[in-house]
Amino acid sequence: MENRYNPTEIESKWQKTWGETGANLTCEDQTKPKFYALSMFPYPSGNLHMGHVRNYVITDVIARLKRMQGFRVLHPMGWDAFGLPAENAAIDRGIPPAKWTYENIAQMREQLKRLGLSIDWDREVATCGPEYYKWTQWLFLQFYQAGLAYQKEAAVNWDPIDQTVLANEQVDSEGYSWRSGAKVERKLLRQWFLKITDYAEQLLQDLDKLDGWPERVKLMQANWIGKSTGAYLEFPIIGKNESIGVFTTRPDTAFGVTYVVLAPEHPLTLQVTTPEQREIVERFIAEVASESELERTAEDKPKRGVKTGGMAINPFNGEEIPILIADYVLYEYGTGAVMGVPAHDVRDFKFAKENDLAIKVVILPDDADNSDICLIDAYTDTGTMINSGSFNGMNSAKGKNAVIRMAENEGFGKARTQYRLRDWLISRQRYWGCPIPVIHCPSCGSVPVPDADLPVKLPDNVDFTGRGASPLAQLEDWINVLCPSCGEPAKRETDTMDTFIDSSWYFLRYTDAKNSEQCFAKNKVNDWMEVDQYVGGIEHAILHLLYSRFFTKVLRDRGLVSVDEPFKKLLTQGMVQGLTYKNQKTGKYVTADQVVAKDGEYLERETGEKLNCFYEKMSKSKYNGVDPELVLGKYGADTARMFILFKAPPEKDLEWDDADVEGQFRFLNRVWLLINDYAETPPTPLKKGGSLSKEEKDLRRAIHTAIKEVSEDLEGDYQFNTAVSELMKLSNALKDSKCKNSAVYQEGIETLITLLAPFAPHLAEELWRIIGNTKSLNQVVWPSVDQEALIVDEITLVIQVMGKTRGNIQVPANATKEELEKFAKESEIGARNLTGKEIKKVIVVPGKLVNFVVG
RNA sequence: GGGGGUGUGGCGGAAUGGUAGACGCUGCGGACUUAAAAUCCGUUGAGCCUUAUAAGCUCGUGGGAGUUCAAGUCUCCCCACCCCCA
Repeated sequence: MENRYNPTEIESKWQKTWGETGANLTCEDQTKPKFYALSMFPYPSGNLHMGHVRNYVITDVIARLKRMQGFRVLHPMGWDAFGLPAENAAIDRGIPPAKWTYENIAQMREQLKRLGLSIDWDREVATCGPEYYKWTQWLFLQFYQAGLAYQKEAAVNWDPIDQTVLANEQVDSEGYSWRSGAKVERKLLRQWFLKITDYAEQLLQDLDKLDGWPERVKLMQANWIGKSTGAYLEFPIIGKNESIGVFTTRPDTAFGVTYVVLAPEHPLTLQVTTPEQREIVERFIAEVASESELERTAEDKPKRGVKTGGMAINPFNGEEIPILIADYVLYEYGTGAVMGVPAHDVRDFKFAKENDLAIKVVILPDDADNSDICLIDAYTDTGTMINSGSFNGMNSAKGKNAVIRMAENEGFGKARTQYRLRDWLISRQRYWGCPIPVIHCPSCGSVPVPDADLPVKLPDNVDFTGRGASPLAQLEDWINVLCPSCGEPAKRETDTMDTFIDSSWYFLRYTDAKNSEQCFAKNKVNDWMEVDQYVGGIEHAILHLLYSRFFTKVLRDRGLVSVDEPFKKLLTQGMVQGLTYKNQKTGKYVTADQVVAKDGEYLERETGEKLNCFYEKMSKSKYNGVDPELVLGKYGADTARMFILFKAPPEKDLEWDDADVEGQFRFLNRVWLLINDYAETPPTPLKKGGSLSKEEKDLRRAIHTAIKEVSEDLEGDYQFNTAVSELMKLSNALKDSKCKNSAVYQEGIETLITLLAPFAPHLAEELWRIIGNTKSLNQVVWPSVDQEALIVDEITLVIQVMGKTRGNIQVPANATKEELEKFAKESEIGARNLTGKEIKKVIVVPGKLVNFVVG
């Protein structure tokens, strides 16, 4: 055959045509229902990887399907373009961050276009563009005006050699700077926060509304918010007119408190420390200051603490208890102090044993008659309260509220709900981010930049050394401005915003991406929102998705949008994994060309050492990546799309396998040949009306079964893998068909092309034209199922004896229960298995089976 | 430690409580070819029975119990791996 399937040619042809005809632009026909299909936008690293491809192909299939189903679809794309790598490129190679970023964007945009994604590029946004970050700044000021943005001292990672602040990812797991190698210190700086804690309860409650989200993502968010109910209790300090406040979820154990622990940074620490203990306490504080939060709270580490010498009173029983400090208590968390109940808390028990503290049992297990058991290990369940004054004998579950009531009456405590969620630290001491639009004036304090002066643009005359303060802090002519309020000399804020801010509202901007007067017009944002289907990686399950929900709620309260939640349905796609080889002895990763297969084992070519062979997330350092460019060049976008969709269900990890890619290419080739054969030898004039032959009926049933199955697989759960297998079945049925001259065959060919369109759009469009159509397949409507066609005359009846399948027979589909039983009993299979046996019971499942229960 | 998830042929994966393994990959056999590639056809869970075919039988969804006429699917216990939070 001359005309071979040539994906390169076909794909570039249709991509060009679709671009010219505006096929991918957003339809604004208000008579159609809307559908907003969104992929998480990428960081423009410069190279598309397979994870991106999987993400965008999934969203594209959905967008294309919805268009065919008569929706007007918004399917945009953009760039999460601020961030550290651009700044690193500037430091390492002297390329300005903006240049580096925009070049990467240009390259990745071309790569994306080659995938045949039906993206409306007219709505492209880049968060690093002034026309975008102007509105990021404006939105920040909305938060500021609402009292949701404030400044506070907070710890940063400080590199003492380079004299610079480091991001968490610039500190290795041992706590050393990636660049200078110095041990990173914690240093307090005045920084900006967003008050997400004000929305903690709503963010938690509204998870219930998100029916279209995976349960585990909702669970992760709920855990992250971490609501706990309990009590706030105060322990008076002996000799001082002050108390130590703690939060506890176990007020029922209050009589068992034998000590309290302060965070070393707690302001009360030095106040309660006695002169004898001062030296040891100060040394401990200094030690703890150099530890990261992770190191301090690690479970496997012994809990270190020192006595301050100060004493407090347990207000419940009047006992005097020591005050300690310990590294595992964090000042930023809760009240910065905890009460110790070693008898009934695992961590307190360990801590008390290690630090020689008293253990007092106040809860007795229901099945124990003495309290000895509790001294071997902490007893954390409920039980009967003992040693608890008037509460003795009460069940500890009931005791919780009783103890809180007592504390309230006596004035040393109250019921409290606490959240694990902390306010969002958004300050970054970096250049390549959105400048915080605030001016610090000696007399007026922090003054917002007036709307008319936005955006506060990033200056471009900047030196990048990687040393010293943020590049912005070194630009005198940029920093020094006049106060917008009093007109006196003042200084700009030099911190930029966390890039998670940029990505917390981009989905709103897409609805009105070119608006230079507003961040988005109300009618447009409310027309398109909420996002009907959001697709992205599970790694964003907590932060990005939580921040976006927070933004949406704040903007709703400011009257800017009308929705409560941004994303109606969420699909979290699995990782793309590559075949990985690792030397068993050295643990080093090995490139594929260094691998020799021998006797079912894999050996390293040079050393002959054994290799482990397995699948792992694609990454440069593991030499297991597959470059999308190469795959597109060899097989084309349609094959890559089909493979990715077929290989695994979307939410599961996908193992890249070249043989399977090859298999998909073969399938598309078979479809190509099948339809070209059809086009070359058109069917003879078709008879209209009349009844269909058995072959025609069978084929028609196969066609409409395919429509039904593919439609159902794409509805709701998005089972692309089984949808593709249905396409294969239909293709196989057409190939094996005995009635290629029939109108039914023509229906089958057209249906196959139509169903293929969302998956392999270029090939489908080409085939659509080859069979004689002049209009684009984009304008064709998704086929609907003819229920008539699904009706069968005969069914396969399974015959079981005692639940074991003995065979099957063909019977008329409309047979009654009694007839089915009779057919089964009298069949050869029935006769063979039932002779000489007493039939005790017969179960008939119409359309399915007959099961004989015999004695 | 707490919470969640997963476990099915050589592999990826299918299966409203009703024929387990759809669809594909790999492997094997064959056709075409001087030969190969490509393509096409057949076959591919394990085992037993049978000279062989047809047919038939047993076992089989991590392990063990249970509910049911019938369990990959429902219940309980256990094991392994993965993820999140500590």
